[in-house]
Amino acid sequence: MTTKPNYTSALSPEYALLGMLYQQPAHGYELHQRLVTDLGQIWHISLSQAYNILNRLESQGFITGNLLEQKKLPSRRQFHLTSAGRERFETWLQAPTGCSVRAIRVEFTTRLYFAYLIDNEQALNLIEGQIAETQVGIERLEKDLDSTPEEQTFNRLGLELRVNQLASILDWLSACKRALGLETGQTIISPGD
Amino acid sequence: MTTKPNYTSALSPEYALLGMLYQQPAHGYELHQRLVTDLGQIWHISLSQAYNILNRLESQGFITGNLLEQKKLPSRRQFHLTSAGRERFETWLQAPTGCSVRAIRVEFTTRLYFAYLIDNEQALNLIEGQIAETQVGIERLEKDLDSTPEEQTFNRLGLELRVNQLASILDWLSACKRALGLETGQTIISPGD
DNA sequence: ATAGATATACTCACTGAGTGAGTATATCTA
DNA sequence: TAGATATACTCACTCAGTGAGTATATCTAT
Repeated sequence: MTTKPNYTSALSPEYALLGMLYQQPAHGYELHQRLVTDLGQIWHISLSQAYNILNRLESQGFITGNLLEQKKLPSRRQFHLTSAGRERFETWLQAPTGCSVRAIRVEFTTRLYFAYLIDNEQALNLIEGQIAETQVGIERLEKDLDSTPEEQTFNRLGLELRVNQLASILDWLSACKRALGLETGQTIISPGD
Repeated sequence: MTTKPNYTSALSPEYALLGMLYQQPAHGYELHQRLVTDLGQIWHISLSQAYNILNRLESQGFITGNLLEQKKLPSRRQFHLTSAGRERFETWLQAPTGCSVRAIRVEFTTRLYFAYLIDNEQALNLIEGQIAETQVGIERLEKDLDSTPEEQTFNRLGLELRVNQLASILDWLSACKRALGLETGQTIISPGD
């Protein structure tokens, strides 16, 4: 009966903001700054957009803010997660990332960022899971490609591009393991290297 | 003094719709269908979204619609381009595509679709131009990567992924030439193949 | 024969993405 | 001491995208 689909897929930096508040309470300006410095290459978000999201999250009951007066500078609203917000973030962190290029670049990377803050094990699981998901995604696209007639040149080209992209994501996922020092030792390393 | 930035970058299938009307007048339902059949792997658009865009294009003066009565089925609005709309489409078709993964997958492919309908020469130019653009894009990202400190692991990972993606786009652009039969003969083809 | 699915052809009302300008004060810099 | 930059937001807007609703006609299987 619920009209609200209760999304767990990330539309916007919503979960990134929740995640930062999961670590510690903060105010809007500060959250925006952290987003820019830590994940600026992943999310390109304006200050007002950050406030938009925070306002929505508050009206949805995932965060609450209390006003802190400051002597000189304008007073600021310190936000913290409600229990609903904490649950929402935790659920999202476990959820699988959809198999689109953008979802992986943006949402998966964000998930990885927070998982890695929590512990290495979880980060590794996330990567392994995504590798499996991506392989499935490639197979599905290849099946689509097979069933798309030759005449539909541009649909075929679109599909081919996405296959290429997912293949290069597989490489990148391995690179992620290396970059985060999460090698499982199952890969063969040439002794000369 | 103009407040309106007069976008030439595609936000939405707006230009795809303009392009189809550039070929011949049509009504909304039909345009949506053509979009699904011809470019369904590129644009995923609902019927109401198509109407949203058509309504906006009309209110902006790029298209006009006149009501056609039908005996049995509901009457429909036949849209056609105004001269402003024709100009808008032509300008867009010539414009360079931004160097983001999504822009190339979606906007470039759409441009290529229409350019190819017009003539092969134009399609080839488009591809060559995009190859050059993409190479520039890769270099820019690599420079960004160089100037991103080691500690910013996730920003670096984000950039690395984008470099990978653009590299695989280069391969794909060559594949486009082949798929459309636009080989320049400058590539070396092994006689055995 | 008729009930139900599917196709034609839209409209409406909504939430959410994203921007740009505006407000007000404090500190740093040339 | 004038102007740029940083802190900390608010407001009002346009566009993206969805889902349900409307109304009729034709096809399909029992």
